[in-house]
Amino acid sequence: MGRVLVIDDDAAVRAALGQTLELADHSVITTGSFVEAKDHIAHGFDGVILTDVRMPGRDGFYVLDYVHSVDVDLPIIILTGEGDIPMAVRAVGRGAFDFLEKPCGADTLLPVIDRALTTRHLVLENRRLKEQLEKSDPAARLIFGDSGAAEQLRKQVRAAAALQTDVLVTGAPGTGISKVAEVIHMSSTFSKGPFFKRSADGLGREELVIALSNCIGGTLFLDAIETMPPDTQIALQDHMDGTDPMPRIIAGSNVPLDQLERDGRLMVDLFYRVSTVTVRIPSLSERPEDIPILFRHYVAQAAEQSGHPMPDISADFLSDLMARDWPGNARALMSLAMRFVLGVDKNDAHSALTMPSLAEQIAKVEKSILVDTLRKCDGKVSEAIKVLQIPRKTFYDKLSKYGIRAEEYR
Amino acid sequence: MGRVLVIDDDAAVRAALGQTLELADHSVITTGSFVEAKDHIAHGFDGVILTDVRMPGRDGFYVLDYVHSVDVDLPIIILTGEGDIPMAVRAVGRGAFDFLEKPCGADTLLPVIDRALTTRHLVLENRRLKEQLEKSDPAARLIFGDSGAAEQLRKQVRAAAALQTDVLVTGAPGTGISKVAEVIHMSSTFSKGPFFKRSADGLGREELVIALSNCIGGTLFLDAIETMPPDTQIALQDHMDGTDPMPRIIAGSNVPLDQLERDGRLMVDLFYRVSTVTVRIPSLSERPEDIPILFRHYVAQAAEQSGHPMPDISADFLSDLMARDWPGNARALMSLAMRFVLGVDKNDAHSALTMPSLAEQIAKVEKSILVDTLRKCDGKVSEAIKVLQIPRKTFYDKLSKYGIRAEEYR
DNA sequence: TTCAACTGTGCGGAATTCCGCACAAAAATA
DNA sequence: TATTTTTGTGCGGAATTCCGCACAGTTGAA
Repeated sequence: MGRVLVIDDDAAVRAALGQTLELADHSVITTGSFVEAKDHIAHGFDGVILTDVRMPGRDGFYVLDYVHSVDVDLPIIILTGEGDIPMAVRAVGRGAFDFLEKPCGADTLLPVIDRALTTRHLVLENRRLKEQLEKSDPAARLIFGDSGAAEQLRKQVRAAAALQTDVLVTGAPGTGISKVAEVIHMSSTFSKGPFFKRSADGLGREELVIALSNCIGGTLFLDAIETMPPDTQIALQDHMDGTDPMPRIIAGSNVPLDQLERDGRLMVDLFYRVSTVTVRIPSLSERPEDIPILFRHYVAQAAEQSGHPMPDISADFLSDLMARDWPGNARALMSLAMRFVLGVDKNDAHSALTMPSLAEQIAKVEKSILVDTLRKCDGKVSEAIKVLQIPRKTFYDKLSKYGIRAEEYR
Repeated sequence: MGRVLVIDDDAAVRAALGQTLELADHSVITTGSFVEAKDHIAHGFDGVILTDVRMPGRDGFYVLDYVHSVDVDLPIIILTGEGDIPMAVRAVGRGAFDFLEKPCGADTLLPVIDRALTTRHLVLENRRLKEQLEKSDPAARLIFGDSGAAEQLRKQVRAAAALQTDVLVTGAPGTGISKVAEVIHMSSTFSKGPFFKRSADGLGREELVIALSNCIGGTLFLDAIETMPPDTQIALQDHMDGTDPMPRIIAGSNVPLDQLERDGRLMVDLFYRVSTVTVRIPSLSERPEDIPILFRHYVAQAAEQSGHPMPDISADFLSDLMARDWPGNARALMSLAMRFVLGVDKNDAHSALTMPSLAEQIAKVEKSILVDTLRKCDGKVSEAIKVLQIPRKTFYDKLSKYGIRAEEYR
């Protein structure tokens, strides 16, 4: 029914408690000390802990503190001596779920255990549900990184998505402003409409109007918003003030928020309009611990794109990446990942004399394949041509070309 | 911090409890009787109930039973007389969250209230999370495929869900009629009620009546509707014509709509009744491009179910799946996915299907050689053709064949 | 600025490969 | 022993690849 970890140095007490709990269909683990119990205690432990408070060595309070360092929500029921109310109060104040006085019968023990188990199951279910929700969550799927900064970014993105307001996304060059804008779009109710991306630089009034009308019900992302021509800025404000249907506006800028306000290129009114909600993308320098995750992701991507096998990435290499400076942020990491996969190593240059020709290389490979296939098919041509998906005549033509005789493989 | 509804006929006790709770920053509602308290008690009540057990009129047990009829998870703490342990035990056995003995001070009252509130918050949060998960469009989450046919199906499902009418779902065997019916249910206002699934084959009148009464406010799904015995069909029509509350009826059939009408097994009147709205599930043959998505999904599912690691699925293999015939539709794909994960029947799955043809292998090698050479030559074609010992035109022909552009390597 | 080298490609003929067909022989199976 | 299946190959038309040529444009060096 539920799992209970019992910690008590008194063997008789352990036995009695164990029996009572097992008779109530609980799964019981009894241990004589913290040392013995420690290995059972993990984050997400699917049960509760019942521990004596007075024990030699590590007492109940130690257990309490330790357990909550592992999993802050894990319920711990403290066993105290009869009438030791001050001790019980201290324990509960310290985070114990409840307390019981020794000796205690089933009548008082079981309800407490049940309440604790119920709470535990609710906590674990709560965690699973949250995880499941996040999995169906574009921010979780598309914004990589385990750092606090990455998690903070995901939270900002979810908050921005949940609102109906316009959004300003800022970040250093290469941090992926455009991509974050798209994730906000995907996570929002606007995702039913289109996502339209335009650079604000040089954008004319008419182009703006066209863009706005093209994504009613969706999102218009305007990159480098501070480079938008002044008359287009005015036009945009007019549309925002107007009663015509409007898409959601997401503005992007490499200029930090505080500088953007003082910059002068972006009109103050428009600035306040689009920065109702802001999302700031951290630079890689703020979250170096995300570099390995990002790099692995880009390498996998590059390998898939180029048809290369996924190369191994040594821990030393990743450490060096973490230690390096990345002014180009994620984009620079992406470029490096591509070069890494393609095996850029200029010292490997070949002269024409040593390198076999293309035809020679191809012939060699083809011959190998034919021979391998014959071998695997025990010289049975009917089988071999099925495997290679090639007509019998063509197959024999090729064997002839390389001087291969199928009967030699029977 | 949390809401507490206090029920006690003794004004002095109410005042004392109220004060203690308010000093602990709880939001307190004090009432002198069940009658007074009743209007505060609703499903989803954001708090807990603290009630005396001995009260004139409706006692604590009545409150307990009533409250749990409204919201089974609402924690109730029972106040008993000093030393009235048997009463307390009865109360907890009856579903009370905990009990307290009168008089009780803050030291004992507050921890119990805190535990109860914590539990309550977890329950309510879990409910919200579940609702949120379910609200994120069941049709999108549960009907897989990117093809136009899949999108069309989702649209039909959403439309069917939005209406209050009965629905007929048709599709070839293995297309997942039952599942689509459930998605319609989940997406509709009927989702607050139960979803009940019955095969119409051999369904008696009495069984029908029981099924109907079991899901008032919900959905009754009747599979293979054309196999329903005639007298049961008549009974169903009677119920549909009647004034008794009815669930939504979703009928399922493997017989295409036009044939179903002419089939003769389904009475014409009933046919028209259930086919107010129809949803037709396309066969896999109509949407081969969804096969890879579906297969990957089933493989992931099978891997999770069987505790196996997620195996790689080659593009070639998926292409072959797309090219194949699937009389068994999604169910057949599901079966193959399981066998694929378990490594069963690898001969079927791997010899002819997964093995690339000779031409494919050769092409892949040739492409790699071209790309490697370009890279090593920094995109300098003159150099590359020297290395490969091949005429420029031939080289460009091959680049064209593989969609390679030399300038990308400079 | 001028010139040389390099790049990229359409055209079209030559060369090569693909591959079905038909036939005969060998091997395997009933 | 009879029959079926598999093997091996020449013929010849179709399909594809090879590749020189000529031309225009780009890039780099002087």
